[in-house]
Amino acid sequence: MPELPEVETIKRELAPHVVGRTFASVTICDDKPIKQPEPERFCQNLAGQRIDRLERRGKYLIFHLSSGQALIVHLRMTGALLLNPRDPNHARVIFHFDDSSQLAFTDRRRLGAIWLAEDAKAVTRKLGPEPLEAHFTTEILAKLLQKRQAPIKAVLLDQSLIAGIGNMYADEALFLARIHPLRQANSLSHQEVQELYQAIRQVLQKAIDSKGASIDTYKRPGGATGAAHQDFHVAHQKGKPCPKCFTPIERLPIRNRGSYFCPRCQAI
DNA sequence: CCCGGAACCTGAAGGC
DNA sequence: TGCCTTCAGGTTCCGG
Repeated sequence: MPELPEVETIKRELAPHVVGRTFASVTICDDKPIKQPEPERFCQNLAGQRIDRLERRGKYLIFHLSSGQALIVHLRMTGALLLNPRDPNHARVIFHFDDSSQLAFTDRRRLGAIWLAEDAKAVTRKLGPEPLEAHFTTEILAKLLQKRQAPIKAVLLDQSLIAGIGNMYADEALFLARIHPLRQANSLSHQEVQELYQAIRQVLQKAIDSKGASIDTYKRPGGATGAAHQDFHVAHQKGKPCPKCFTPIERLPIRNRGSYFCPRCQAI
């Protein structure tokens, strides 16, 4: 499932192929992902626009266009952006460029979303800080957690507090920081907050270096998988021995999401 | 505002 | 073999 490292990988690998290119036309096979404007206007507005720059904000991918408008894509669970695929499975929208190359938005479960907006902030304004940027500090994380009584796992998934962390990397960060996912966010000691801060940054950066985790349907624009899931300690590892203490990894539903953790390294 | 649960969605996987 | 149920989790909405 595309989280920050996956979307960052897609941005980096897509940019050299699409920046500077102009949309010739757009084929909408399924209206559902097109959130704004109406599908007809969506296609009309996009045609003739050049892509100036790509940006990632949280799990959103933003195409900055020559008109000043922004094309914004959220892949949700099973979305993918594939360059010139041979036979795209579950193709929902196909972007045709002026040099006859194509970018296909595919999405098995149809939860993904696409906007064409005057300003990307209209879509992304509720997001919290970028966890890998310099202005995200231990102190900022501490302040966010201070006010929250919810389980730390649920808090890490709240995009309005920190942008880009999803289920897999929340579990990995909590394991590295040795914090039980059900701990109340405001109960963490300063030491624990510091370790969690380091763990979040380390887990996300390492996953970007490995080009994302191919759990389920995640694919890079060229169709290749990522390798980050090979480094997972607990995420999706139920029953396997903890890499540190060999205790079997457990799975616990928190807010309807599977939380994987080591009951010994992450004692409550 | 904060918190938790349901809904959206569909293919894969597992039980009987 | 085949039908049925359950599960996956990113976001949004709703009720307490």
